[in-house]
Amino acid sequence: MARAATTSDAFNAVAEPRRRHILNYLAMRERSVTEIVDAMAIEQPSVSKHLKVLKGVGLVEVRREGRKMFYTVNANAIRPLHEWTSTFERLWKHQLLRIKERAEANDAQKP
Amino acid sequence: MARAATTSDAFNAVAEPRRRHILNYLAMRERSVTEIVDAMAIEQPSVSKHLKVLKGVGLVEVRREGRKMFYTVNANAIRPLHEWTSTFERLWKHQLLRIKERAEANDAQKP
DNA sequence: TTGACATATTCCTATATGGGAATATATTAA
DNA sequence: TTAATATATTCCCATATAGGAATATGTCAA
Repeated sequence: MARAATTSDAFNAVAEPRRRHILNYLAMRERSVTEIVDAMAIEQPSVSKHLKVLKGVGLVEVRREGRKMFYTVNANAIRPLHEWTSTFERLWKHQLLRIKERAEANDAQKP
Repeated sequence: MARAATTSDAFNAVAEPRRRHILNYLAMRERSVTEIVDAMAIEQPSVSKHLKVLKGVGLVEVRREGRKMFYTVNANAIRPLHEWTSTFERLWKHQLLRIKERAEANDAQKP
């Protein structure tokens, strides 16, 4: 079996850094394809392809206005990723605490 | 150009659902490869390959004990994903608020 | 040393990219 | 209608899978 399709879910879709950049850019506000192309250093066909992937997993939504297409982030589609990573928050906080404790123990030893 | 390697960063590594399952399982505590194989419904060679990818991006660490290898999550490597998704938190909260407001406005109209 | 156990690696293959180039489609303006 | 603008799609190709099967490596026990 090959790797899962980029359109299979949000996890696969945001694995591509350019798609994350596009989402970051759209986080400010709605943007047309041309604006995205100008902001990133990517060719227009590539941008359209990335937008298609993002749309496929519901990470963006589109609105037409004349010949322009305006894309917006659908933040809700990012929540599953946020929630999955949150399950490890307790762990890294605990790990940081242990590192801090070790550092303080060292400081106490050699004044 | 092809898709970025699964070992290029944590984003690509966790795009694969079985690797997320492994990380979830390791979140409880350290586990040997055999324990992981028994817990998931995956063949041992596949598990070893997934662990290699996870190790490649620093998402897990290994410790040998006799012929067993014990893997642990390195939660810190998940933080970049958490932080990236957090930049959209404001957006989905805002979107939820608007949905709620609309619902309340509807309720007020038809008693 | 030999065998058993635990884990990793290699080889194979179908599949899905992402970029570049060229082209198609849609919409507005003249 | 025709030209121009805005966006999407298609074709081509090098590359990287993920799983299955077989095998290799490493470690302990007898």
